[in-house]
Amino acid sequence: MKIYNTLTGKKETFVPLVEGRAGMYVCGVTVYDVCHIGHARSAVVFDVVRRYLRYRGLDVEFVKNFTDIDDKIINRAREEGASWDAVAGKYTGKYYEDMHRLGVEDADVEPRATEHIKEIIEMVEGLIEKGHAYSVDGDVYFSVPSFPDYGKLSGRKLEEMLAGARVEVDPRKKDPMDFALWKSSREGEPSWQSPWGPGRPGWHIECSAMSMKHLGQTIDIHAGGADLIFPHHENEIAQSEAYNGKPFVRYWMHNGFITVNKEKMSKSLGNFFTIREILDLFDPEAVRLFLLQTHYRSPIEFSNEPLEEATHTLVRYYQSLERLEEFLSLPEGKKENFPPGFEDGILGAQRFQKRFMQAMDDDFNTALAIGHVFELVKEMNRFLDQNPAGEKAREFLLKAKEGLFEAAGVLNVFNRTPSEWQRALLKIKKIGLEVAEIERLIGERRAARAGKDFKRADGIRSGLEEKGIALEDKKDSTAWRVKL
RNA sequence: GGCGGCGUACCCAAGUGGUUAAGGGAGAGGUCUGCAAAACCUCGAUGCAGCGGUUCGAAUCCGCUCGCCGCCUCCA
Repeated sequence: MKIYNTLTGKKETFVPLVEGRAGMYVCGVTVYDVCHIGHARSAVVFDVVRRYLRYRGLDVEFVKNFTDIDDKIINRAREEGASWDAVAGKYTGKYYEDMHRLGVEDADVEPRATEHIKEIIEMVEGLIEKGHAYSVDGDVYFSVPSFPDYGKLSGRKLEEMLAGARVEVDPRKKDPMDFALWKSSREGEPSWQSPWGPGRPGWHIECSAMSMKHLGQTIDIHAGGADLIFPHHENEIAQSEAYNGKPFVRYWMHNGFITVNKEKMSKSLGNFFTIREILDLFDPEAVRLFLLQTHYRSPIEFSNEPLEEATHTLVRYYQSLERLEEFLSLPEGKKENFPPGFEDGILGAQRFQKRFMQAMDDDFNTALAIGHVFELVKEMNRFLDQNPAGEKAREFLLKAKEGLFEAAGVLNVFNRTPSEWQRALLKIKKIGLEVAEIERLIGERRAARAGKDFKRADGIRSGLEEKGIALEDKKDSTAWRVKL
């Protein structure tokens, strides 16, 4: 398995620190507002990475933090007239709601910064002792020049960065690049007791302290959005390696951005879409498919159109799945008919599983993996067109379906039943009809058709059509589906 | 200014040295059907921003040009 490592800029074979296990830390969110689709991308992408590592037999310890104290939370609390912890609690709850709808699994450990004040203080004290940090008036700064490797992740040199220092430099810093490990609190701000007086942790230190506590001094994978490379992850490396004298992370993974009109989606530009407003219009599975149809390191341009396309894609998928299940549920026929030429295709000999793994082994190429899913779907349809029958054909398709569902479990897409999908569509398209009502009308129409009363049958059909339900007559049944 | 990335069919998108350049959406033809619709099947880039070079061979490596974007500041 190969993983693109930001640290080296290359795809590298993944060799875990301890055979058969993988420790993975993902930078979560700062809980001061609801999440947007960019947060969803990061969460979904690394959810798939985690699932795939597990699928490949690794025992994965997956840690994702919540930053529950920071300037933005304090400001938000002021705006909402609430306490900081009420704000953090509220948006943590909303995070879970959104992520659960998107099929993102909870992490094994979900540490909060404020639950690790003791560990953070210990680490800051250690850094001061080792001469990598210093305190000034209740603040503590990390001394960047004390860590010669600084810049190795983001690929820049200290001298180059000094020229780009655009922000006014705090005169109490010994070096403009130094960053805060501990911030003193003003009157009325949330604070914790420390050797330097009341204060709160700086942003970067929490990840170092929590990663070390829950996964050890050196971890296999550390992941997050590409905007965290500098300074956040660069600073984490400096703190952790200065403190432990050991490599902090073996593989750094970063996902690409969501863009709107080619520009990065961000709070400050105001061009962001929240997960909940998107899920009001589109099914979560379509959103997840949309996110996974592009490689995780490439940018994704956001708009409604590709989400509509992804919905169409799922319609096609579930229609084919329904067809497969109809065949499998038929009583076994006496005669055998195994259409020729299919054994060598992607349906046979676990070929699909192999291709799926090849794609995922190559730096989690979900886009290619999804392509293989549709190669399988297409060939399955072609196979079914040949009117197969008998035990051999049945076994053949069952195997293919097994492979499909293994992949579906990793992507957490394609693994509902066709009728679950239809009901979900009914809901998302806000069709004001119950399934039972639709089925009753289909029954009426069937009777009309049997009596050759096509006028009445067509009337029922067009009535349903106006409400957004299309009818499809099959050999000896009528199916309904939500019009798109 | 420094560093990095991207440009593949009408749209989205995989592919980064070697069989016919995946897959999805849209479109066209066909099958099915009481008529439909949907679905299914088939078709689709002799070419991968442009120009030059390396090579037996390049979308894939190198150079230049054009266009777009990101990071250097909180940010998934």
